[in-house]
Amino acid sequence: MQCNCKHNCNHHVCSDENTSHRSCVSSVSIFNHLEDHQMDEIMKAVKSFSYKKGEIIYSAGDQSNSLYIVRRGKIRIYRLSESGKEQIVRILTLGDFTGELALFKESIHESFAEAMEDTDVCMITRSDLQGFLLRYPSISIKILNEFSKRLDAAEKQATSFVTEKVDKRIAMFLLECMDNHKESMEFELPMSKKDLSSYLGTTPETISRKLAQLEDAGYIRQIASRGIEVLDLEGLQLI
Amino acid sequence: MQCNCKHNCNHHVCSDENTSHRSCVSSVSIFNHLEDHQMDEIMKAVKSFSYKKGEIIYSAGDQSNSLYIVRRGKIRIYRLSESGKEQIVRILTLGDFTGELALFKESIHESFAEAMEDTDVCMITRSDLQGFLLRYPSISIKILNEFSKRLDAAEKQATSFVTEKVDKRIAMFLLECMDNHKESMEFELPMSKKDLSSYLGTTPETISRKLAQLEDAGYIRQIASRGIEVLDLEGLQLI
DNA sequence: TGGAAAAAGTGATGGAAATCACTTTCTAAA
DNA sequence: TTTAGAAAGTGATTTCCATCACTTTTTCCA
Repeated sequence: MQCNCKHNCNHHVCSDENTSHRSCVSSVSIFNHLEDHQMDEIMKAVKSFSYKKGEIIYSAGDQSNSLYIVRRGKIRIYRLSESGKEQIVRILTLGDFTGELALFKESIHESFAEAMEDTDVCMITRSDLQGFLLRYPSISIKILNEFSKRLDAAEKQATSFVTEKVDKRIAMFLLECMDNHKESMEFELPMSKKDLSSYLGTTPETISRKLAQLEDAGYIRQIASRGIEVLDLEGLQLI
Repeated sequence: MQCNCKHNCNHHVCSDENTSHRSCVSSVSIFNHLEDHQMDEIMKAVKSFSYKKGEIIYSAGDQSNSLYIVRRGKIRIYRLSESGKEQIVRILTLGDFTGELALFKESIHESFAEAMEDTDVCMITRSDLQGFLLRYPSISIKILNEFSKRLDAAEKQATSFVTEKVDKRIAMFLLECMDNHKESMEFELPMSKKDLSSYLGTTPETISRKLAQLEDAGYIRQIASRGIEVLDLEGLQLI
């Protein structure tokens, strides 16, 4: 079913209405605290789109007019520096949202969003969202909350880029992964090592070498391409 | 006049009531769009404090319970990395505010705030602020706006740390200063070179050398300790 | 206003990691 | 299943900049 949106969207397709919109609205922290009838109202404003792996959802410089919520798949958010180098800012998965920077600011995207696999997103336009924010102040507070976390993460990352060596940044990243995949000593890297190198502000070669080094030193074991088993948690924390 | 607050505040002093509170509320972008009677209401919730140069306003790990607005002076916000190195995140001047990260998040400060000179701040407690946010949704939208800018700045900075060399980062910083002090080719650095080195993720020695290098190459001229005259704008942009 | 402390400047040195060049392994699409 | 093309691994080399050690200048406050 082709969608009936105005803009060029031969590449994305509106999906089966209500069930999907409901899942979007009710699965995301900024809306799921609302009353049912309020969520229903928001659902009506939501449109769905699908992107194939590799497709660009928006580019820096694009006019921004929507909030995007990930319903399925993964999105890579990255920036290009003045000198043209790519840097991955974050990876969005189920329930994460983006587009908001430009929604409140000058309405021009500063970053790129690319589907890392086949991905479904829900969209709410800027004007619809602004209406909801004024009507339901608690949504703003939820978004403020989310922004705070992100701001903290961004500042923390910036600080680590200039104050920690690559080994330490990698160790910190691995420990963070552990926290998310609680209990188990094993997990899968959430992105390719190439992407990881960009995310951590280094190069693929260095990631290769440093991971091998951590393995040699007995801190971790690499399993297949993306698997990591942590053998010495305390050790990692002390790097 | 000593203030009557509960916490240890022998070092700060409540200042002369109404006029100062008014200036705080009406000078800051997140409130100054409100109706007069709404601002009056907020003013009642505002308390003022003064800090002497060098005093710490809050530390990482402190419980956060207030929004701070700068009414006079300058505040240096910095973080300590895991390995204990200091990194300056931003400098607050008249009308800027801080404390908000912790206000919406876990209520623990992640950074340090230090008065760079004798500084007056206005404070609003978390609970008062939350009330205003629910009552006047437009305040949230203003803060969202501010957060967006900061988030963009933080991500941009993080990206530049890992994708640009020090020369480039310095050049970018100088150009940014130019933008703020529009029209003139001369301006004062907003912080010491030591602080600048921390802000740009490098060392004082490197800042010294690179600035000297930019001067030798004819891009700029250094005037006294903090003055910079830009001689070749286009050149700087191409570094 | 003099003097101590902090900031800034400068030279020499070392080291972490980028870069380059190439091989090997993986992956996904025909 | 085959096979191009991407990702990952590895060694050699280079480069940028942190670090160390010291001098000079500035700041500020007793």
